[in-house]
Amino acid sequence: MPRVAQTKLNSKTWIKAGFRALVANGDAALKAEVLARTLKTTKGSFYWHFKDVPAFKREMLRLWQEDATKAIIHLVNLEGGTGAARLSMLAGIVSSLNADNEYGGLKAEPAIRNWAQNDKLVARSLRLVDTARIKFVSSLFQLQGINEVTSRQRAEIFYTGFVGMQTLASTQEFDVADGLKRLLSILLKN
Amino acid sequence: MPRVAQTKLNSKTWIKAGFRALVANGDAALKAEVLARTLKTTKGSFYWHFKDVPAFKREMLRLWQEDATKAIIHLVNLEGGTGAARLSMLAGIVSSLNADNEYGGLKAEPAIRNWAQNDKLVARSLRLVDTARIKFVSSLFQLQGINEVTSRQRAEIFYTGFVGMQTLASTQEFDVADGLKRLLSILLKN
DNA sequence: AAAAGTCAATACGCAGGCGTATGGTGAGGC
DNA sequence: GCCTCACCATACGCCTGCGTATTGACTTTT
Repeated sequence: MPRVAQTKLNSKTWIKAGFRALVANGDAALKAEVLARTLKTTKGSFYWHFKDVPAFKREMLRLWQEDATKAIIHLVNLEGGTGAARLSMLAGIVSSLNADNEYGGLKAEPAIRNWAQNDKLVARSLRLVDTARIKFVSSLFQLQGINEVTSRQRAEIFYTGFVGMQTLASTQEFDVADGLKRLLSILLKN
Repeated sequence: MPRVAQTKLNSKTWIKAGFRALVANGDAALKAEVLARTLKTTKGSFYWHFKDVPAFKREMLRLWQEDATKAIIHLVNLEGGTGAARLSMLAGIVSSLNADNEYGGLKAEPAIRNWAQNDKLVARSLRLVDTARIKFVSSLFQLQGINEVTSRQRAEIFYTGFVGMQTLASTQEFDVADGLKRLLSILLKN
């Protein structure tokens, strides 16, 4: 039986608030009392759901990593076509994915990258995600008939371009989708 | 008459310690008492040289921005040649510039980019620096005979690639110079 | 209905950072 | 030889965040 309103919180509520805070104010905003204020409640609830702040952060990270990995798998399953077709699809999709899903979505990535600078665990997760994505992009270039070494190199260029564009877009006007499409067309010109 | 050793500190000493802390531990480490500890002194000195912590940060930022701009001008003056020659020189130089000059040098850039996420003023400075650099790179493409619009687009790709590579290099192995050279050769293939 | 379980509110002690105020020290100027 | 001034040390009160403990309220179990 659904409740009239959200009377009781659960750990997910806190996690989501965590991502919102992370995106808005960086990892320095990941504090029990601050989050409690935004949820119009008190720390009592926080410490019920989580052992302590580090545990809360670990949980956020775990969910994000899972999500970021799942997103890749999903992209693998986008309806087939040549490597080129899939790549351009990817370029188009990627920026519109900025919509915030459960856990921040792509919009959270710059913030996560920031966070990684101050936290080894985050850095580790991010590294795994980046590596997996580059590998995936590389496989698409190979599907296009490009040899393995070259594919890998182009995937790195594509992905670092993506990261850079994403970064610039966070401090100034920048059309990521547009930039990615241009970059891709250059990378596919044989 | 030169002192035997650095008995007294000056504001520059604090600023440099600030950049070291920023690079090592992010902007959260920019605290008077923490810095004092690393300099084996006390807050008394800090508050003598700076009105308060925000003023200290503003000063750091001012110096960085000046330095980052000066670095561009310096690059303009590297011995001439075609646009292509200058660009490849730039690609090579840029990563070796990671040497820490007065105020952190390029090594500080990821940390500054982080910082910008949490501070509007920093974001503003960074935006100016980024814009100026893209403009400069664009001018080099034009020197190569490429039209203005295309030059601008390629400059954006080149620079965002640079930023992305710089970012990835901070959490995993990545050869920025190598990547930039590859990217450049693709961008110059007509 | 009573008991047990789930979640939140309140109050506490602790730590660390901020900024101030006030006093101390050592190196030139006089 | 002392005075001044630039600079640093110490001590204080404040605020914010951490984590705990205790109590209270609402829910489910029995």
